[in-house]
Amino acid sequence: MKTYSVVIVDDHSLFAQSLQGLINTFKNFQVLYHVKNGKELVQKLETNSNAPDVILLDINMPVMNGIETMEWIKANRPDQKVIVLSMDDDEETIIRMLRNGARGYLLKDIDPGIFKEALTDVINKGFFYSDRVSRTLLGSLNKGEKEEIKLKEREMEFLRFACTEMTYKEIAAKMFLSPKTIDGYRETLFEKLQVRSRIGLVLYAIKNQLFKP
Amino acid sequence: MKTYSVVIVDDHSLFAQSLQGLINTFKNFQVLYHVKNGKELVQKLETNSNAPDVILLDINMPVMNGIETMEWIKANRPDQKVIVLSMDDDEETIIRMLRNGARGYLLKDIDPGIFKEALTDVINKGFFYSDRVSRTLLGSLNKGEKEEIKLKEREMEFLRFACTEMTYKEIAAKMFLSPKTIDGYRETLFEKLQVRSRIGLVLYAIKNQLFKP
DNA sequence: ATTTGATTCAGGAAAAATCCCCATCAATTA
DNA sequence: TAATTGATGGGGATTTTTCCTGAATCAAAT
Repeated sequence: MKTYSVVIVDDHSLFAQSLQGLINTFKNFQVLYHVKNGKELVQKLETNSNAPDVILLDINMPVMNGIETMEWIKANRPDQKVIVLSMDDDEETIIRMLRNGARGYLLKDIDPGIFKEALTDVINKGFFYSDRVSRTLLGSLNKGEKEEIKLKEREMEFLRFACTEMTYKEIAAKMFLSPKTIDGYRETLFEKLQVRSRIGLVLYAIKNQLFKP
Repeated sequence: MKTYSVVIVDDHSLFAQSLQGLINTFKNFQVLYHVKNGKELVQKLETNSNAPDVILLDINMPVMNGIETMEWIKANRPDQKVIVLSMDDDEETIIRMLRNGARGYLLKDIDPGIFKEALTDVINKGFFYSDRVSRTLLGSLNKGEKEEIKLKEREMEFLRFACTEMTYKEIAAKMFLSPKTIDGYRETLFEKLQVRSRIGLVLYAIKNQLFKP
């Protein structure tokens, strides 16, 4: 029986190391190495010639997070099998990762038995969809494709300031702009993000990790 | 050499199970069981007569979180050795847990070697303070005791509504109160929480887990 | 050379949020 | 009984936010 190689990408080394131990108890799986973020993974993949059979990818990481990493993989190693291992099941993120080629999406509160099943399925069948992910997928089919929201650099900057107690006038001063320009950015973001108040901006920014409180 | 018993309280079963495996590789430690939240822990502690040597306690959990659990332990099992295992190092929380009798506070990104050291230290010396926690402690000494902020039930309710895109008028309708009363709650919370805008309320609520976006 | 897009800003007005001072009523406490 | 506290709400003013319409500038693209 062939032994499959696994790579873990997670900044929580205690978790990564523990998980490595767990995986190594699975007869036909073996952890090659684990890295703390996407950047380290890319370096490893670029220098090592032999690709792992599966990559376990966390989403919340410093330096280069799971989303960016998945985009890199899609562009540079499109056939690489990846299972996303995340804390939360934000629908947007699930869809995005799967669209970028992830073969499975697991929550960290998953049962270890299911976890092993997911590993095996991804190797043998090429994918594993948990009940929760399947439901999310079904749900999102009805809503149809949501075209991706792209924020410009300056808008992002404003958005981050909007997540503070500064008034718009103060933000304008900080950004060396007229209050009227700030008002323009606000209006644009309200439209793009489909919100109707500054509170909505803050909630969006936090939900999408554009700002950490 | 005596073998010490460990109990894990964490809702992420994959992590808990993995960690259990790691701990069981430590010669003189053995995981008794793991539970998914504080409520389950309390039940276990109340039915089992033999207390574990150390409890590893997560903070973010459904049903009964780490903070509530720590309060219960302080009240009912004051000598129980507890190590907090958390994702984030919010200063308030660290202080609060330590004041409630936690013997150590570890971040989940800790090195597994340090983790073992922490376990051993708590058993032998009664405590383990990582560099980061020590720094936090030192920092908070200067600031002196911060008297705890107590929010009333109705204020909490308002606070949660304030974390939505509803206007105050809409919130008033939802809570069957006059807009003026809402204005009063707002004023009170601004004072209590030391903020100067509704954005500040939202940030406070999220930082202190009173509201999950 | 014209169009397009991105960035910047204005005027004016309505709605919402913020601030300060005060009132009533019931329950609790000194 | 008197004082206090908690929950409720009002008047009135100022500041901030939100909304709508329009427009100048500059660089890049067609």
